Amino acid sequence: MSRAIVVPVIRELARCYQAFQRASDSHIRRTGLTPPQFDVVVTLGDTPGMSFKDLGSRTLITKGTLTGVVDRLETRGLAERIACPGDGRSTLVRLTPEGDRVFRDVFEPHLAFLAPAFEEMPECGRKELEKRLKQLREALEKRSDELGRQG
Amino acid sequence: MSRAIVVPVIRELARCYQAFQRASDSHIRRTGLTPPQFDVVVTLGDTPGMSFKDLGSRTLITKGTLTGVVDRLETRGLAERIACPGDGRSTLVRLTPEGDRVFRDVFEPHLAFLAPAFEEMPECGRKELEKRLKQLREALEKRSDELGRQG
DNA sequence: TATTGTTATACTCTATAACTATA
DNA sequence: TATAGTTATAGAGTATAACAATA
Repeated sequence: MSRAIVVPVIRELARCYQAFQRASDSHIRRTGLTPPQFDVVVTLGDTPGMSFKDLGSRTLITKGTLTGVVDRLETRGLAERIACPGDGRSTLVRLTPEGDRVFRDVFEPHLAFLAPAFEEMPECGRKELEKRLKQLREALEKRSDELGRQG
Repeated sequence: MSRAIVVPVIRELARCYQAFQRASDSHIRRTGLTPPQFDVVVTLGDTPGMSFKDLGSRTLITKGTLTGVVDRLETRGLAERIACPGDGRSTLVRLTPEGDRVFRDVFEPHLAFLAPAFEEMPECGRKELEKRLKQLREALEKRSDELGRQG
């Protein structure tokens, strides 16, 4: 009976992630960005930029959608496309100085807002949580691979 | 410096939830349902039905959107609206027998598919993860409340 | 007056597949 | 032939706000 094994953890995982989303949403919206756009800005933050392919695999946004999301960020002057020196097929995306400013203005205060929630847990608890989440993630990724192999 | 406290756990939480989503998605799509529709079906499963208000707060789907999602489930014959006996303003939503069949046909196999990932972790690890996730969620919910109180 | 759900609008995201250009 | 990204299309979700019916 897999139900008793899977459901309690999944429920808490989903509810915890929902709570994180809910606590984050209003902060995110102050930037005028949608959640996918914010996701891209945070993923590009503190990097020299990356290809659409890499950006897509990190954000789980498929390529067709990513074109539109990056278009809108480019329209707002927050991101820019650069030709990839090594491969003419590939395009790099990076934050503009204005995009970097938004990243810094929003991300750190956002973390500071969330911090009290994390400080309620002792450091060893956070380490434990981090370790277990990583363990579960790796196991889940193996399941996805398994599915891919079977069709 | 809140960054060192918040980022590692948030990153693992987000990546773990992404991995869960990715492993779930293809199973979900076999039903022909979108993720929000599946969310509603799972939330209604094994219940006698609930109001739009309750359904919305559990799924984090806002009321205007929920009307449309339930409309589509109703069109497919998976859910139905019932007038609330006690309160004329309220409408209850519940699964039809066909909706219940979809819930049973999809949900249990879905759990069985995910189970091996959870079984890699010892039971005490799952309990620990569950406990820590709940602890973090409750702390995050307090942050949201705090935000609501401040505007 | 406050609450529940619907409607209307405009925008964004999404899946899918055909397409261009490079490799 | 395969890969990276764009374009096109149709459908779905989203925020927001105005609305009707009921409490």
